[in-house]
Amino acid sequence: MSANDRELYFHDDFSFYAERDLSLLSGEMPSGAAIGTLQPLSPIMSFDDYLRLDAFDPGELASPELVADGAVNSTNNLTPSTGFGGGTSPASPSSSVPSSSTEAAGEEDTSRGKKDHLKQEEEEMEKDQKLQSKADHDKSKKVSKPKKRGEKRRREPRFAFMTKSEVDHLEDGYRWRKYGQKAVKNSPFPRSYYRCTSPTCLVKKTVERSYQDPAIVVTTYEGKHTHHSPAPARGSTQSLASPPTASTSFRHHHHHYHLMHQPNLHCFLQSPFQGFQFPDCDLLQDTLPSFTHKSQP
DNA sequence: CGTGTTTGACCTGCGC
DNA sequence: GCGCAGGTCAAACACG
Repeated sequence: MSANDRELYFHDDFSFYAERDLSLLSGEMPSGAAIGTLQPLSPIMSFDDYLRLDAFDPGELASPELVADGAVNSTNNLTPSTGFGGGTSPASPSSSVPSSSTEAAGEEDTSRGKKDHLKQEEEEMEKDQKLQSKADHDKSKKVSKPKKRGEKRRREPRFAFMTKSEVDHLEDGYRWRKYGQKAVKNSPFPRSYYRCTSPTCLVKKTVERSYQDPAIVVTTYEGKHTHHSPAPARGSTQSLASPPTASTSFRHHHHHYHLMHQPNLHCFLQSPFQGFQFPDCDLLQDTLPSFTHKSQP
């Protein structure tokens, strides 16, 4: 198995891509693929943690080695009540990956990692400037150059996970607005681009199907939600206390699409979507270990 | 009417 | 510099 597989947390129906190489999904990923900035996913951080600003620190992300080695131990601490990590600090303090996970990704990818690191910084800077310029003069539109010459883009930390589903856009409790769709090279399936509808939230995600297994939906998140509660549905005043139909929707989808082969798949999903309520997840303890480290050596 | 989707054009980054 | 591919914009459209 390749080095990339170390960083893949895989279950038959639900997988996390914890690092930077999604080449498994679409064959040979072009070198310029932005997917290269995917961050490693600590096995004891929840999905929601990754989406929320206050709980997310890219610098605290476990290195791939730690992820691989620590997965077994960390999952032992999981309980259904605390969810998938419960937002606690991930991994061990020895996780000395200062800023970019790509640096810890391994020597064989050094140049690529550095490039991604740069790119990430650049795109974050650009994003900030974009926001400012947009607020200052919205008329600048896309034609304007929000970033100064010589300054490079910075990309938010990203991570992806795979879900076997017949629906492309999976409910995750947040509200998304689709802003684009593109055909992807080496894949017959288009990639859809979504943005969180919360005005202050810059989180984006892309959804695409694996061309190798069309049943698998690959969702890539970028950025952190700046709000705890999902964006309210239109005309409603939903709050954290009464979340939207996230769990309902999920369960709906699962019952209709996912549970065909995996009766307790929703428990796997409940782990990363820790903020949501899945009433019948008593199997979580039993299922989590297999979820967290079915990575190939 | 407000919100979300579709879709073609455009921008950006990167490799050659 | 050019071409390609990914990413984004925004007008038009659909829908409740």
